[in-house]
Amino acid sequence: MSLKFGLLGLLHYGSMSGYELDKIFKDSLNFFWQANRSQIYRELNKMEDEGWLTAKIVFQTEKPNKKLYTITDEGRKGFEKWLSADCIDDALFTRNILLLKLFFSGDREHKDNIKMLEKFQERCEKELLDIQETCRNRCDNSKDEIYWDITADYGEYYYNMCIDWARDSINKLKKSNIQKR
Amino acid sequence: MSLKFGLLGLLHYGSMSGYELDKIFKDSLNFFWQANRSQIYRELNKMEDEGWLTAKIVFQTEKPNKKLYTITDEGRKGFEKWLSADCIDDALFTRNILLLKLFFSGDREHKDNIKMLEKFQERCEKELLDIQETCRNRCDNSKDEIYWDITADYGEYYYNMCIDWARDSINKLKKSNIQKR
DNA sequence: TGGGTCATGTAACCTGTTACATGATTAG
DNA sequence: CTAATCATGTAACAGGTTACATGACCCA
Repeated sequence: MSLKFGLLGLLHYGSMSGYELDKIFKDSLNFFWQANRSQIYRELNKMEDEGWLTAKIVFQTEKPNKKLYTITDEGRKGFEKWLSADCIDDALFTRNILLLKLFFSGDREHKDNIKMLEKFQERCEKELLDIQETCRNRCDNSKDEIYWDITADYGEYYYNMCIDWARDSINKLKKSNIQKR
Repeated sequence: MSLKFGLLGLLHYGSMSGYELDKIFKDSLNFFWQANRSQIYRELNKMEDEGWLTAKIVFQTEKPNKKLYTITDEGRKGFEKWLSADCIDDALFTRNILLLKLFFSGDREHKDNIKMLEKFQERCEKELLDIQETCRNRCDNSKDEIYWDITADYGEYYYNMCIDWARDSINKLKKSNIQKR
């Protein structure tokens, strides 16, 4: 349901084709929402049917023709309704495959699980740098900026938390190894 | 793909019906993995077809009959293979509807967005208490305990992080309100 | 005596992922 | 010259959600 609104939000900035939407989506929203092209095209078709978007075919010579989508008034209305709707319950549901595995890892050797956690920690450190370097450059001084900032903050808080947790968990496991001797 | 292994993991502890699995799932894994009954039944049927589970119908008088599932050697093998497979890439993908909304909230009034964040913060505080009270009681002194503990830790770290982030974001927004005058 | 919950499940639908198709252009 | 990438999309399948079905028992 939310992909739809992610697309509408981007089309708010200007008319785009599915392909262009896909790229911008990956550049700006990918940290907290992922979508692939097929899904984007399907949603666009659906929204066109519903009258939330209008499409205009743009003929191109060097590239395949493209369908340029524009948001309608109805689309804008729907988008704003979504924005102001309550979403706290949905916001709390997340799936975390690493935790799922760890929960069932009692029969595996501590050292293998420690390795997994170390790998996770390293990866989070890398992602943290990534956010700090790339997301912080999208300064445009508009009313949007403070909100983009807040979402980037979340990324930093999140990865820092993951790094702390991984480090502390590794230590817990190592300590319990020593006690077993 | 992972629900399958969540179910196998639980069936590791003993044979169960779909209904029982659903309840245990909700009690133990729900924080980091959600599934609903229909999906559970479908996965169970599929795994039976694949030979990862065997089923035995148990006749009951006061309740509807149930299908009791037991994990096979093949199921165990598949489960262990999954456990040791790398999952770091998957672990980093999460969808967060609150961030998606905030990203597009520049046109809304600050005070409405602040309200949303306050609501989120309160909810996280409640969830945090919940984890501290319920998850910490599942002490069984087995080799599994330390891993259950680590997953509960994650919950605490996570909600604490969310609370910090919400508080700081609210302050950021309030400060920028003052500057606008 | 009517609505909730226990206990079991199925069917239909919506969302997300993977694989494929096409034709041009660029890099090695 | 071959492989990757750009630029557009479609089709098929797998995973997740919502709604419904059934019959007992319990509570007010």
